[in-house]
Amino acid sequence: MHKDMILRLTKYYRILHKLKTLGLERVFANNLGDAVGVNAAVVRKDFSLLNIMGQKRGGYEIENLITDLDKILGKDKPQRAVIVGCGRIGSALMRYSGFAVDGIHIAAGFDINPAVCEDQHCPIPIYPMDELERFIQEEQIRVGIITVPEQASTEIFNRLRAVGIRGFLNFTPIELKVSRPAGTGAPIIIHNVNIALELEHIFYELNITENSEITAQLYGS
Amino acid sequence: MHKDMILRLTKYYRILHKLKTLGLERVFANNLGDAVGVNAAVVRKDFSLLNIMGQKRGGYEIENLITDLDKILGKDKPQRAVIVGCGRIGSALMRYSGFAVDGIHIAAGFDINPAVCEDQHCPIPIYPMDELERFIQEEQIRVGIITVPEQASTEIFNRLRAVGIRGFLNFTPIELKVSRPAGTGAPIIIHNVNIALELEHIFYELNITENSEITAQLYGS
DNA sequence: CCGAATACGTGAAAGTTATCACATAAATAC
DNA sequence: GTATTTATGTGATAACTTTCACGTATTCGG
Repeated sequence: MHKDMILRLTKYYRILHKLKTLGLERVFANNLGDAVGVNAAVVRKDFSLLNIMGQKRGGYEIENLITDLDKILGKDKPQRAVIVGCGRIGSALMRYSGFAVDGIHIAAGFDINPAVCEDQHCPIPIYPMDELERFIQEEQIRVGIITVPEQASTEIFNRLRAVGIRGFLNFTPIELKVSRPAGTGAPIIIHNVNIALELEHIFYELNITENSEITAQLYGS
Repeated sequence: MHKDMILRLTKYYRILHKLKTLGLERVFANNLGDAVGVNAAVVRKDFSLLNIMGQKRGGYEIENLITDLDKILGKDKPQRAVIVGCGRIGSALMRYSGFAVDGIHIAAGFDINPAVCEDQHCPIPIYPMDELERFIQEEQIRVGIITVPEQASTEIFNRLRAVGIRGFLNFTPIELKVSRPAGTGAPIIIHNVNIALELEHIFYELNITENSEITAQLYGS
């Protein structure tokens, strides 16, 4: 499947909501293309593949488009997740207000350190680690955010998998992955967010644009 | 150019350091491929394109490989960045210990709120916003991490650009981008990290594997 | 009611990236 | 010293994505 298409869909979705609040009713492939940074043909093709049809001249109706994307993106169901590891990053995510606007709800946080469980005015409960399995099963959570220290990552990953978590957002520098080949059993979705890696990437790109030796090597001698 | 190659290089680089600390001296394309999750041929081709040669049977010498990647990834120069916006996420990043091991140094943080500037035992100084330009110019910083609220993102982006920042790591949900076409003047590198988007992506993928209607639409009727 | 303009829908072409497969060199075994 | 094994190096191939380009339906003007 078109790997980046899902990402584009979520971006369209956001733009559409913003356009809607501005009072617009229709949107053209060119508008969405500009906003997301892709060619208009990509937008049309994306929708075409999803059997989303516009009007031959009037573009796409924002309201309908949002409804369709709601269904495709799974927004009609509750989108709940837990955060495991309430250190710096975990705590910051728990208090991040951006999730709510996207319909994502952090159901709870977990940490080995009971001190953080006593947290001041945090609206989301933080439980000790031994309640992890019970909570996830009772609440039927399927997505987990891993913000534990590096050395604990695979252990937490396995615990979460064992209790039915199937979607992972991993902030540890360890690249989590499933060993068995895709297609066997229920699929596991893992996204690794590695901030240091992103920064390195940026430094590299800056470096390459200034270093003609390397540039020559890469962009054709 | 091979878009994902840079990302792979940084991943190789990490693995290599870990293998080195374990006492290994050589590594095979298959090792790196397994660790990074790609085919061994990709690894060989990556190195081949960079004119990095191994031994015909003995694999690659880790020490040499690291040295080569050091140069290619720009690790021989100091990798310094500033953080603009010291809220939840910004503060968490400032105290993140993972940067140091990758040779990245956060030179300073900036915030409109003087209160956070009085921060307790934070090893990195936090300055008020009006010192932004002076500091960046004096210290010759070229990479900025934007962790301000959404509505301030483009303003900060422009200020940073004006003062010579050329690499951006953007954590606001606004997708920053340069208007003028690539190739004009010094290139600007922007990486957008959108955590909510990543989560949405996961929910979508989980959804699609359970929703046969949509699956059928996408994976061939 | 007809022609011009517009923007979608989509098959085909172009471009890009990953995979395969085999020649090649080095080390090991006998 | 020769045969065998191993893992690289790379041209060719395959798979995938994006872009192009043109047919088509719809709206608007007169």
